[in-house]
Amino acid sequence: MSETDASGPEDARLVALPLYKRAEEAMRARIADGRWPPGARLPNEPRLAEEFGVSHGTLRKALAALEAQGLVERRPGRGTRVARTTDEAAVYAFLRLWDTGGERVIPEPLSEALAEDTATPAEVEELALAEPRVWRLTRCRGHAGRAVSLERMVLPVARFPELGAHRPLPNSLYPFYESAFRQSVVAARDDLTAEPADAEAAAALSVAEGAPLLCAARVARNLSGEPVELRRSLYLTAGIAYRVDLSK
Amino acid sequence: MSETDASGPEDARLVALPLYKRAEEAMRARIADGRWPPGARLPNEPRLAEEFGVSHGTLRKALAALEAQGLVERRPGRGTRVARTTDEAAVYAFLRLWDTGGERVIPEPLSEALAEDTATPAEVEELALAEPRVWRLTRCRGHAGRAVSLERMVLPVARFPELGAHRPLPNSLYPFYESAFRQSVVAARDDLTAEPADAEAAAALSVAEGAPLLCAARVARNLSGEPVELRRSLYLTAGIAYRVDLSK
DNA sequence: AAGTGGTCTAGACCACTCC
DNA sequence: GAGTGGTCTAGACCACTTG
Repeated sequence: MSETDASGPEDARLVALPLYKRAEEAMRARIADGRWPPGARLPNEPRLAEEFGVSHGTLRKALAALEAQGLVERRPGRGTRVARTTDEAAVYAFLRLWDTGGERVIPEPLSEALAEDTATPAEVEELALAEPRVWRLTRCRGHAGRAVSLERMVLPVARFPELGAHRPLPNSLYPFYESAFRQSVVAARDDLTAEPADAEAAAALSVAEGAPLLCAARVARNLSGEPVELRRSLYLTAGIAYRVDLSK
Repeated sequence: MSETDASGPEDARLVALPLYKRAEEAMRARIADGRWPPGARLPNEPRLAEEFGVSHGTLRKALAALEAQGLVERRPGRGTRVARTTDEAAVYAFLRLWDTGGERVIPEPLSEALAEDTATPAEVEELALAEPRVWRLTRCRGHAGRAVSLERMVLPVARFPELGAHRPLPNSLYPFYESAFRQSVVAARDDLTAEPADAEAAAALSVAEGAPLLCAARVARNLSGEPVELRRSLYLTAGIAYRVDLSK
Protein backbone atom coordinates (compact mmCIF):
# COMPACT_ATOMS: atom_id res chain seq x y z
CA MET A 1 0.00 0.00 0.00
CA SER A 2 3.09 2.21 0.10
CA GLU A 3 5.05 1.73 -3.10
CA THR A 4 2.65 -0.34 -5.16
CA ASP A 5 -0.21 2.11 -4.72
CA ALA A 6 1.07 4.69 -7.17
CA SER A 7 -2.26 6.48 -7.45
CA GLY A 8 -1.75 8.82 -4.53
CA PRO A 9 -4.02 11.85 -4.16
CA GLU A 10 -1.41 14.14 -5.76
CA ASP A 11 -1.02 12.41 -9.10
CA ALA A 12 -4.51 10.91 -9.27
CA ARG A 13 -5.36 13.44 -11.96
CA LEU A 14 -2.27 12.59 -13.97
CA VAL A 15 -2.86 8.87 -13.78
CA ALA A 16 -6.44 9.43 -14.88
CA LEU A 17 -5.40 11.33 -18.02
CA PRO A 18 -6.47 9.32 -21.06
CA LEU A 19 -3.77 8.13 -23.44
CA TYR A 20 -4.75 10.51 -26.24
CA LYS A 21 -4.44 13.44 -23.85
CA ARG A 22 -1.05 12.28 -22.64
CA ALA A 23 0.20 11.94 -26.21
CA GLU A 24 -1.21 15.39 -27.02
CA GLU A 25 0.53 16.99 -24.04
CA ALA A 26 3.78 15.22 -24.80
CA MET A 27 3.75 16.56 -28.35
CA ARG A 28 2.69 20.02 -27.21
CA ALA A 29 5.66 20.03 -24.83
CA ARG A 30 8.03 19.16 -27.70
CA ILE A 31 6.71 22.11 -29.69
CA ALA A 32 6.80 24.46 -26.71
CA ASP A 33 10.39 23.68 -25.72
CA GLY A 34 11.76 23.80 -29.25
CA ARG A 35 12.50 20.12 -29.80
CA TRP A 36 10.03 20.40 -32.65
CA PRO A 37 10.59 23.97 -33.90
CA PRO A 38 8.23 25.82 -36.27
CA GLY A 39 8.33 24.22 -39.71
CA ALA A 40 9.74 20.92 -38.46
CA ARG A 41 8.30 17.76 -39.87
CA LEU A 42 6.97 15.23 -37.39
CA PRO A 43 7.49 11.47 -37.73
CA ASN A 44 4.63 9.77 -39.52
CA GLU A 45 1.63 8.40 -37.67
CA PRO A 46 2.76 4.78 -37.27
CA ARG A 47 6.09 5.92 -35.83
CA LEU A 48 4.48 8.37 -33.41
CA ALA A 49 1.94 5.77 -32.35
CA GLU A 50 4.72 3.29 -31.65
CA GLU A 51 6.79 5.88 -29.82
CA PHE A 52 3.96 6.79 -27.46
CA GLY A 53 2.81 3.21 -27.17
CA VAL A 54 -0.71 3.91 -28.46
CA SER A 55 -2.75 2.81 -31.42
CA HIS A 56 -3.19 4.62 -34.71
CA GLY A 57 -6.62 5.94 -33.77
CA THR A 58 -5.53 7.23 -30.39
CA LEU A 59 -2.51 9.00 -31.82
CA ARG A 60 -4.67 10.60 -34.49
CA LYS A 61 -7.05 11.95 -31.87
CA ALA A 62 -4.11 13.70 -30.18
CA LEU A 63 -2.88 15.14 -33.49
CA ALA A 64 -6.38 16.32 -34.38
CA ALA A 65 -6.48 18.37 -31.17
CA LEU A 66 -3.12 19.99 -31.95
CA GLU A 67 -4.29 20.74 -35.47
CA ALA A 68 -7.52 22.32 -34.20
CA GLN A 69 -5.41 24.59 -32.00
CA GLY A 70 -3.35 25.66 -34.98
CA LEU A 71 -0.14 24.14 -33.62
CA VAL A 72 0.45 21.67 -36.44
CA GLU A 73 -0.53 21.51 -40.09
CA ARG A 74 -1.41 18.23 -41.74
CA ARG A 75 -1.71 17.45 -45.43
CA PRO A 76 -2.46 14.10 -47.04
CA GLY A 77 0.62 12.81 -48.80
CA ARG A 78 2.85 15.49 -47.31
CA GLY A 79 2.99 14.78 -43.62
CA THR A 80 2.57 16.75 -40.41
CA ARG A 81 4.55 19.90 -39.66
CA VAL A 82 4.73 22.33 -36.77
CA ALA A 83 2.77 25.38 -37.91
CA ARG A 84 4.75 28.52 -38.64
CA THR A 85 3.32 31.89 -37.65
CA THR A 86 2.84 33.31 -41.13
CA ASP A 87 1.73 36.85 -41.89
CA GLU A 88 -1.61 35.47 -43.01
CA ALA A 89 -2.12 33.39 -39.86
CA ALA A 90 -1.14 36.28 -37.58
CA VAL A 91 -3.47 38.73 -39.33
CA TYR A 92 -6.27 36.19 -39.30
CA ALA A 93 -5.98 35.43 -35.60
CA PHE A 94 -4.76 38.66 -34.02
CA LEU A 95 -5.80 41.61 -36.16
CA ARG A 96 -9.54 42.12 -35.91
CA LEU A 97 -10.06 45.27 -38.00
CA TRP A 98 -12.73 45.43 -40.69
CA ASP A 99 -14.01 48.36 -42.70
CA THR A 100 -17.66 49.23 -43.21
CA GLY A 101 -17.54 47.57 -46.64
CA GLY A 102 -16.87 44.19 -44.98
CA GLU A 103 -13.20 44.05 -45.98
CA ARG A 104 -10.33 43.27 -43.68
CA VAL A 105 -8.14 46.26 -42.79
CA ILE A 106 -4.37 45.80 -42.55
CA PRO A 107 -2.82 49.14 -41.61
CA GLU A 108 0.61 50.03 -43.02
CA PRO A 109 3.43 51.40 -40.88
CA LEU A 110 3.82 55.18 -40.93
CA SER A 111 6.40 55.65 -38.19
CA GLU A 112 8.04 53.82 -35.34
CA ALA A 113 10.16 54.63 -32.30
CA LEU A 114 12.15 52.23 -30.15
CA ALA A 115 13.78 52.81 -26.78
CA GLU A 116 15.14 50.74 -23.94
CA ASP A 117 13.66 51.48 -20.53
CA THR A 118 12.92 50.14 -17.08
CA ALA A 119 9.58 48.46 -16.65
CA THR A 120 7.02 49.86 -14.23
CA PRO A 121 6.04 47.64 -11.28
CA ALA A 122 2.75 46.83 -13.05
CA GLU A 123 4.63 45.83 -16.21
CA VAL A 124 7.07 43.70 -14.20
CA GLU A 125 4.11 41.79 -12.83
CA GLU A 126 2.14 41.51 -16.06
CA LEU A 127 5.21 40.30 -17.97
CA ALA A 128 6.42 38.15 -15.02
CA LEU A 129 9.85 39.75 -15.39
CA ALA A 130 12.90 38.55 -13.47
CA GLU A 131 14.81 41.50 -14.86
CA PRO A 132 13.12 44.88 -15.46
CA ARG A 133 14.78 45.94 -18.73
CA VAL A 134 12.23 46.33 -21.52
CA TRP A 135 11.94 47.75 -24.99
CA ARG A 136 9.29 50.38 -25.59
CA LEU A 137 8.14 50.30 -29.19
CA THR A 138 5.72 52.92 -30.41
CA ARG A 139 4.25 52.58 -33.83
CA CYS A 140 1.78 54.58 -35.88
CA ARG A 141 0.00 52.84 -38.72
CA GLY A 142 -2.33 54.08 -41.43
CA HIS A 143 -4.95 52.90 -43.87
CA ALA A 144 -6.55 54.44 -46.95
CA GLY A 145 -4.41 57.54 -46.68
CA ARG A 146 -4.84 58.36 -43.02
CA ALA A 147 -3.38 57.38 -39.65
CA VAL A 148 -5.70 54.93 -37.87
CA SER A 149 -3.74 53.41 -35.02
CA LEU A 150 -1.15 54.31 -32.42
CA GLU A 151 0.36 51.26 -30.74
CA ARG A 152 2.65 51.10 -27.75
CA MET A 153 4.37 47.76 -27.18
CA VAL A 154 6.44 46.65 -24.18
CA LEU A 155 8.85 43.76 -24.80
CA PRO A 156 11.26 42.10 -22.33
CA VAL A 157 14.87 42.70 -23.37
CA ALA A 158 15.65 39.17 -22.13
CA ARG A 159 13.35 37.66 -24.78
CA PHE A 160 14.23 40.10 -27.56
CA PRO A 161 17.97 40.70 -27.05
CA GLU A 162 18.95 42.69 -30.15
CA LEU A 163 15.63 44.15 -31.22
CA GLY A 164 17.21 47.47 -32.18
CA ALA A 165 19.32 45.77 -34.87
CA HIS A 166 16.26 44.85 -36.96
CA ARG A 167 14.86 48.28 -37.70
CA PRO A 168 12.72 49.19 -39.46
CA LEU A 169 10.56 46.40 -38.08
CA PRO A 170 8.22 44.50 -40.40
CA ASN A 171 4.53 45.35 -40.41
CA SER A 172 3.54 41.97 -39.03
CA LEU A 173 5.37 41.57 -35.74
CA TYR A 174 4.40 38.09 -34.52
CA PRO A 175 5.95 36.16 -37.44
CA PHE A 176 9.06 38.31 -36.91
CA TYR A 177 9.14 37.53 -33.17
CA GLU A 178 9.10 33.85 -34.08
CA SER A 179 11.69 33.84 -36.83
CA ALA A 180 14.12 36.30 -35.25
CA PHE A 181 13.77 35.50 -31.52
CA ARG A 182 12.05 32.09 -31.31
CA GLN A 183 9.19 33.79 -29.49
CA SER A 184 5.90 32.40 -30.79
CA VAL A 185 2.67 34.15 -29.88
CA VAL A 186 -0.19 31.67 -29.87
CA ALA A 187 -2.76 33.46 -27.72
CA ALA A 188 -3.63 36.99 -26.63
CA ARG A 189 -6.19 38.75 -24.50
CA ASP A 190 -7.51 42.17 -25.45
CA ASP A 191 -9.34 44.36 -22.94
CA LEU A 192 -11.26 46.94 -24.94
CA THR A 193 -12.29 50.36 -23.69
CA ALA A 194 -13.18 53.76 -25.12
CA GLU A 195 -10.66 56.44 -24.18
CA PRO A 196 -10.30 60.16 -24.88
CA ALA A 197 -7.32 60.97 -27.10
CA ASP A 198 -4.33 62.32 -25.16
CA ALA A 199 -2.04 64.92 -26.70
CA GLU A 200 0.29 62.40 -28.37
CA ALA A 201 -2.56 60.31 -29.81
CA ALA A 202 -4.41 63.40 -30.99
CA ALA A 203 -1.34 64.56 -32.88
CA ALA A 204 -0.55 61.15 -34.34
CA LEU A 205 -4.10 60.43 -35.48
CA SER A 206 -5.05 63.99 -36.48
CA VAL A 207 -8.01 64.28 -34.13
CA ALA A 208 -8.90 66.72 -31.38
CA GLU A 209 -7.67 66.02 -27.88
CA GLY A 210 -10.39 64.15 -26.04
CA ALA A 211 -11.81 62.57 -29.20
CA PRO A 212 -13.08 59.01 -28.58
CA LEU A 213 -10.56 56.28 -29.44
CA LEU A 214 -10.92 52.52 -29.14
CA CYS A 215 -8.23 51.20 -26.80
CA ALA A 216 -7.12 47.56 -26.88
CA ALA A 217 -4.90 46.58 -23.95
CA ARG A 218 -3.26 43.27 -24.85
CA VAL A 219 -1.22 40.58 -23.19
CA ALA A 220 0.23 38.17 -25.78
CA ARG A 221 1.41 34.74 -24.64
CA ASN A 222 3.46 31.83 -25.95
CA LEU A 223 2.59 28.13 -25.93
CA SER A 224 3.65 27.79 -22.30
CA GLY A 225 1.30 30.58 -21.30
CA GLU A 226 4.17 32.95 -20.53
CA PRO A 227 3.54 36.63 -21.34
CA VAL A 228 5.69 37.76 -24.27
CA GLU A 229 4.39 41.21 -25.14
CA LEU A 230 2.23 43.96 -23.69
CA ARG A 231 0.50 46.18 -26.20
CA ARG A 232 -1.81 49.14 -25.94
CA SER A 233 -3.39 50.02 -29.28
CA LEU A 234 -5.42 53.15 -29.85
CA TYR A 235 -7.67 52.97 -32.90
CA LEU A 236 -9.46 55.73 -34.70
CA THR A 237 -12.67 53.87 -35.50
CA ALA A 238 -13.93 56.02 -38.35
CA GLY A 239 -15.09 53.62 -41.05
CA ILE A 240 -13.26 50.84 -39.19
CA ALA A 241 -14.35 48.48 -36.42
CA TYR A 242 -12.78 45.86 -34.19
CA ARG A 243 -14.72 42.72 -35.08
CA VAL A 244 -15.49 39.95 -32.60
CA ASP A 245 -17.23 36.70 -33.51
CA LEU A 246 -18.99 35.08 -30.59
CA SER A 247 -20.48 31.60 -30.47
CA LYS A 248 -21.59 28.96 -28.05
CA MET B 1 -22.31 6.78 -68.32
CA SER B 2 -25.63 8.58 -68.03
CA GLU B 3 -27.58 7.16 -65.09
CA THR B 4 -24.92 5.04 -63.46
CA ASP B 5 -22.51 7.93 -63.16
CA ALA B 6 -24.22 9.64 -60.23
CA SER B 7 -21.22 11.77 -59.37
CA GLY B 8 -22.11 14.67 -61.62
CA PRO B 9 -20.28 17.97 -61.26
CA GLU B 10 -23.14 19.53 -59.28
CA ASP B 11 -23.35 17.10 -56.40
CA ALA B 12 -19.72 16.04 -56.44
CA ARG B 13 -19.18 18.00 -53.24
CA LEU B 14 -22.14 16.35 -51.55
CA VAL B 15 -21.14 12.87 -52.58
CA ALA B 16 -17.64 13.52 -51.30
CA LEU B 17 -18.86 14.50 -47.81
CA PRO B 18 -17.54 11.93 -45.37
CA LEU B 19 -20.07 9.89 -43.42
CA TYR B 20 -19.30 11.55 -40.10
CA LYS B 21 -19.96 14.96 -41.67
CA ARG B 22 -23.23 13.80 -43.16
CA ALA B 23 -24.38 12.43 -39.82
CA GLU B 24 -23.33 15.69 -38.15
CA GLU B 25 -25.26 17.81 -40.63
CA ALA B 26 -28.31 15.58 -40.38
CA MET B 27 -28.37 15.96 -36.61
CA ARG B 28 -27.71 19.68 -36.80
CA ALA B 29 -30.69 20.00 -39.13
CA ARG B 30 -32.90 18.19 -36.63
CA ILE B 31 -31.87 20.63 -33.93
CA ALA B 32 -32.24 23.66 -36.19
CA ASP B 33 -35.75 22.80 -37.39
CA GLY B 34 -37.07 21.85 -33.96
CA ARG B 35 -37.43 18.10 -34.41
CA TRP B 36 -34.95 17.89 -31.54
CA PRO B 37 -35.87 20.94 -29.41
CA PRO B 38 -33.69 22.35 -26.61
CA GLY B 39 -33.57 19.92 -23.71
CA ALA B 40 -34.63 16.92 -25.79
CA ARG B 41 -32.85 13.67 -25.23
CA LEU B 42 -31.30 12.03 -28.27
CA PRO B 43 -31.41 8.27 -28.91
CA ASN B 44 -28.35 6.49 -27.58
CA GLU B 45 -25.26 5.94 -29.69
CA PRO B 46 -26.02 2.45 -31.03
CA ARG B 47 -29.49 3.56 -32.16
CA LEU B 48 -28.17 6.71 -33.85
CA ALA B 49 -25.39 4.74 -35.51
CA GLU B 50 -27.90 2.25 -36.86
CA GLU B 51 -30.26 5.00 -37.99
CA PHE B 52 -27.57 6.78 -39.99
CA GLY B 53 -26.03 3.53 -41.18
CA VAL B 54 -22.60 4.22 -39.72
CA SER B 55 -20.41 2.63 -37.10
CA HIS B 56 -20.12 3.57 -33.47
CA GLY B 57 -16.86 5.46 -33.98
CA THR B 58 -18.13 7.43 -36.94
CA LEU B 59 -21.31 8.44 -35.14
CA ARG B 60 -19.28 9.53 -32.11
CA LYS B 61 -17.10 11.74 -34.28
CA ALA B 62 -20.22 13.55 -35.48
CA LEU B 63 -21.54 13.96 -31.93
CA ALA B 64 -18.18 15.23 -30.72
CA ALA B 65 -18.34 18.03 -33.29
CA LEU B 66 -21.82 19.04 -32.17
CA GLU B 67 -20.70 18.97 -28.55
CA ALA B 68 -17.67 21.16 -29.32
CA GLN B 69 -20.03 23.69 -30.90
CA GLY B 70 -22.16 23.75 -27.76
CA LEU B 71 -25.20 22.29 -29.51
CA VAL B 72 -25.51 19.13 -27.43
CA GLU B 73 -24.46 18.14 -23.93
CA ARG B 74 -23.20 14.65 -23.17
CA ARG B 75 -22.75 12.98 -19.81
CA PRO B 76 -21.63 9.43 -19.12
CA GLY B 77 -24.53 7.41 -17.81
CA ARG B 78 -27.06 10.14 -18.61
CA GLY B 79 -27.16 10.39 -22.33
CA THR B 80 -27.01 13.17 -24.91
CA ARG B 81 -29.34 16.18 -24.85
CA VAL B 82 -29.82 19.23 -27.00
CA ALA B 83 -28.19 22.09 -25.08
CA ARG B 84 -30.48 24.69 -23.58
CA THR B 85 -29.44 28.33 -23.65
CA THR B 86 -29.08 28.84 -19.91
CA ASP B 87 -28.33 32.16 -18.23
CA GLU B 88 -24.84 30.89 -17.45
CA ALA B 89 -24.16 29.76 -21.01
CA ALA B 90 -25.47 33.02 -22.49
CA VAL B 91 -23.38 35.15 -20.14
CA TYR B 92 -20.34 33.02 -20.78
CA ALA B 93 -20.60 33.22 -24.55
CA PHE B 94 -22.17 36.58 -25.27
CA LEU B 95 -21.41 38.99 -22.42
CA ARG B 96 -17.75 39.91 -22.48
CA LEU B 97 -17.51 42.46 -19.64
CA TRP B 98 -14.85 42.20 -16.96
CA ASP B 99 -13.84 44.63 -14.24
CA THR B 100 -10.29 45.69 -13.47
CA GLY B 101 -10.21 43.20 -10.59
CA GLY B 102 -10.53 40.33 -13.05
CA GLU B 103 -14.16 39.56 -12.21
CA ARG B 104 -16.97 39.10 -14.66
CA VAL B 105 -19.47 41.98 -14.77
CA ILE B 106 -23.17 41.21 -15.20
CA PRO B 107 -25.09 44.50 -15.27
CA GLU B 108 -28.57 44.64 -13.71
CA PRO B 109 -31.56 46.23 -15.47
CA LEU B 110 -32.34 49.81 -14.45
CA SER B 111 -34.98 50.70 -17.01
CA GLU B 112 -36.46 49.50 -20.27
CA ALA B 113 -38.69 50.84 -23.01
CA LEU B 114 -40.44 48.89 -25.74
CA ALA B 115 -42.18 50.14 -28.86
CA GLU B 116 -43.35 48.75 -32.17
CA ASP B 117 -42.00 50.50 -35.23
CA THR B 118 -41.18 50.19 -38.90
CA ALA B 119 -37.66 49.03 -39.71
CA THR B 120 -35.32 51.27 -41.65
CA PRO B 121 -34.14 49.98 -45.04
CA ALA B 122 -30.77 49.09 -43.51
CA GLU B 123 -32.48 47.11 -40.75
CA VAL B 124 -34.71 45.35 -43.27
CA GLU B 125 -31.60 44.18 -45.04
CA GLU B 126 -29.57 43.26 -41.96
CA LEU B 127 -32.46 41.30 -40.48
CA ALA B 128 -33.50 39.87 -43.88
CA LEU B 129 -37.06 40.95 -43.18
CA ALA B 130 -40.00 39.98 -45.39
CA GLU B 131 -42.20 42.27 -43.30
CA PRO B 132 -40.86 45.54 -41.82
CA ARG B 133 -42.55 45.53 -38.42
CA VAL B 134 -40.03 45.44 -35.58
CA TRP B 135 -39.84 45.94 -31.86
CA ARG B 136 -37.49 48.59 -30.56
CA LEU B 137 -36.28 47.71 -27.10
CA THR B 138 -34.12 50.17 -25.21
CA ARG B 139 -32.58 49.08 -21.96
CA CYS B 140 -30.30 50.74 -19.45
CA ARG B 141 -28.31 48.50 -17.12
CA GLY B 142 -26.08 49.25 -14.15
CA HIS B 143 -23.32 47.76 -12.08
CA ALA B 144 -21.88 48.60 -8.66
CA GLY B 145 -24.30 51.43 -8.15
CA ARG B 146 -24.03 53.22 -11.49
CA ALA B 147 -25.41 52.97 -15.01
CA VAL B 148 -22.87 51.33 -17.33
CA SER B 149 -24.70 50.40 -20.51
CA LEU B 150 -27.40 51.67 -22.81
CA GLU B 151 -28.61 49.03 -25.25
CA ARG B 152 -30.91 49.41 -28.22
CA MET B 153 -32.30 46.18 -29.64
CA VAL B 154 -34.26 45.66 -32.86
CA LEU B 155 -36.37 42.48 -33.04
CA PRO B 156 -38.61 41.27 -35.89
CA VAL B 157 -42.26 41.20 -34.79
CA ALA B 158 -42.67 38.07 -36.90
CA ARG B 159 -40.20 36.16 -34.71
CA PHE B 160 -41.29 37.70 -31.40
CA PRO B 161 -45.09 38.03 -31.80
CA GLU B 162 -46.23 39.03 -28.30
CA LEU B 163 -43.06 40.48 -26.84
CA GLY B 164 -44.97 43.25 -25.06
CA ALA B 165 -46.85 40.70 -22.94
CA HIS B 166 -43.68 39.61 -21.13
CA ARG B 167 -42.61 42.86 -19.51
CA PRO B 168 -40.58 43.50 -17.52
CA LEU B 169 -38.17 41.41 -19.56
CA PRO B 170 -35.61 39.23 -17.78
CA ASN B 171 -32.01 40.42 -17.49
CA SER B 172 -30.70 37.63 -19.69
CA LEU B 173 -32.52 37.90 -23.00
CA TYR B 174 -31.20 34.98 -25.07
CA PRO B 175 -32.51 32.21 -22.76
CA PHE B 176 -35.82 34.08 -22.77
CA TYR B 177 -35.88 34.28 -26.58
CA GLU B 178 -35.44 30.52 -26.66
CA SER B 179 -37.99 29.53 -24.04
CA ALA B 180 -40.67 32.06 -24.97
CA PHE B 181 -40.29 32.29 -28.75
CA ARG B 182 -38.22 29.26 -29.81
CA GLN B 183 -35.58 31.66 -31.11
CA SER B 184 -32.16 30.32 -30.15
CA VAL B 185 -29.14 32.57 -30.53
CA VAL B 186 -26.03 30.48 -31.15
CA ALA B 187 -23.70 33.04 -32.72
CA ALA B 188 -23.22 36.78 -32.85
CA ARG B 189 -20.88 39.29 -34.42
CA ASP B 190 -19.92 42.47 -32.59
CA ASP B 191 -18.35 45.40 -34.42
CA LEU B 192 -16.68 47.56 -31.79
CA THR B 193 -16.02 51.26 -32.11
CA ALA B 194 -15.47 54.26 -29.85
CA GLU B 195 -18.26 56.82 -30.10
CA PRO B 196 -18.98 60.17 -28.46
CA ALA B 197 -22.01 60.08 -26.15
CA ASP B 198 -25.14 61.55 -27.73
CA ALA B 199 -27.68 63.43 -25.58
CA GLU B 200 -29.70 60.34 -24.67
CA ALA B 201 -26.63 58.25 -23.78
CA ALA B 202 -25.09 61.10 -21.80
CA ALA B 203 -28.25 61.43 -19.73
CA ALA B 204 -28.66 57.69 -19.20
CA LEU B 205 -25.04 57.06 -18.24
CA SER B 206 -24.46 60.33 -16.35
CA VAL B 207 -21.58 61.52 -18.50
CA ALA B 208 -20.97 64.65 -20.52
CA GLU B 209 -22.17 64.77 -24.09
CA GLY B 210 -19.29 63.72 -26.31
CA ALA B 211 -17.66 61.54 -23.65
CA PRO B 212 -16.06 58.39 -25.13
CA LEU B 213 -18.27 55.29 -25.06
CA LEU B 214 -17.54 51.81 -26.30
CA CYS B 215 -20.10 50.87 -28.94
CA ALA B 216 -20.84 47.23 -29.82
CA ALA B 217 -22.98 46.83 -32.94
CA ARG B 218 -24.25 43.25 -32.95
CA VAL B 219 -26.04 40.88 -35.28
CA ALA B 220 -27.20 37.76 -33.42
CA ARG B 221 -28.03 34.63 -35.42
CA ASN B 222 -29.73 31.28 -34.94
CA LEU B 223 -28.47 27.82 -35.91
CA SER B 224 -29.55 28.33 -39.52
CA GLY B 225 -27.52 31.52 -39.71
CA GLU B 226 -30.63 33.69 -39.89
CA PRO B 227 -30.39 37.08 -38.16
CA VAL B 228 -32.60 37.18 -35.07
CA GLU B 229 -31.65 40.40 -33.30
CA LEU B 230 -29.81 43.65 -33.97
CA ARG B 231 -28.29 45.31 -30.94
CA ARG B 232 -26.30 48.46 -30.40
CA SER B 233 -24.78 48.59 -26.93
CA LEU B 234 -23.06 51.66 -25.53
CA TYR B 235 -20.77 50.93 -22.61
CA LEU B 236 -19.24 53.31 -20.13
CA THR B 237 -15.85 51.63 -19.80
CA ALA B 238 -14.76 53.07 -16.46
CA GLY B 239 -13.35 50.19 -14.45
CA ILE B 240 -14.89 47.82 -16.99
CA ALA B 241 -13.61 46.39 -20.27
CA TYR B 242 -14.93 44.27 -23.12
CA ARG B 243 -12.65 41.25 -23.05
CA VAL B 244 -11.64 39.29 -26.15
CA ASP B 245 -9.57 36.13 -26.09
CA LEU B 246 -7.69 35.50 -29.32
CA SER B 247 -5.85 32.34 -30.31
CA LYS B 248 -4.47 30.54 -33.30
C1' DA C 1 -28.13 -4.27 -12.48
C1' DA C 2 -28.95 -1.92 -16.58
C1' DG C 3 -27.93 1.64 -19.54
C1' DT C 4 -25.18 5.43 -20.94
C1' DG C 5 -21.18 7.72 -22.90
C1' DG C 6 -15.70 7.46 -22.99
C1' DT C 7 -11.52 5.07 -24.31
C1' DC C 8 -8.70 2.08 -26.98
C1' DT C 9 -7.42 -1.26 -30.32
C1' DA C 10 -6.36 -3.60 -34.91
C1' DG C 11 -6.92 -3.53 -39.32
C1' DA C 12 -8.81 -2.31 -43.90
C1' DC C 13 -9.26 0.80 -47.63
C1' DC C 14 -9.00 5.34 -49.93
C1' DA C 15 -7.04 9.94 -51.75
C1' DC C 16 -3.41 12.74 -52.21
C1' DT C 17 1.64 14.09 -53.02
C1' DC C 18 6.01 13.49 -54.72
C1' DC C 19 9.65 11.14 -57.06
C1' DG D 1 5.15 3.22 -56.81
C1' DA D 2 6.06 4.45 -52.17
C1' DG D 3 4.65 7.09 -48.45
C1' DT D 4 1.50 10.08 -46.24
C1' DG D 5 -2.71 11.42 -43.82
C1' DG D 6 -8.14 10.61 -43.92
C1' DT D 7 -12.03 7.54 -43.30
C1' DC D 8 -14.51 3.70 -41.53
C1' DT D 9 -15.42 -0.51 -39.16
C1' DA D 10 -16.17 -4.06 -35.36
C1' DG D 11 -15.56 -5.10 -31.05
C1' DA D 12 -13.74 -4.93 -26.30
C1' DC D 13 -13.53 -2.81 -21.94
C1' DC D 14 -14.13 0.98 -18.54
C1' DA D 15 -16.48 4.76 -15.69
C1' DC D 16 -20.39 6.96 -14.55
C1' DT D 17 -25.50 7.60 -13.46
C1' DT D 18 -29.80 6.04 -12.30
C1' DG D 19 -33.31 3.08 -10.30
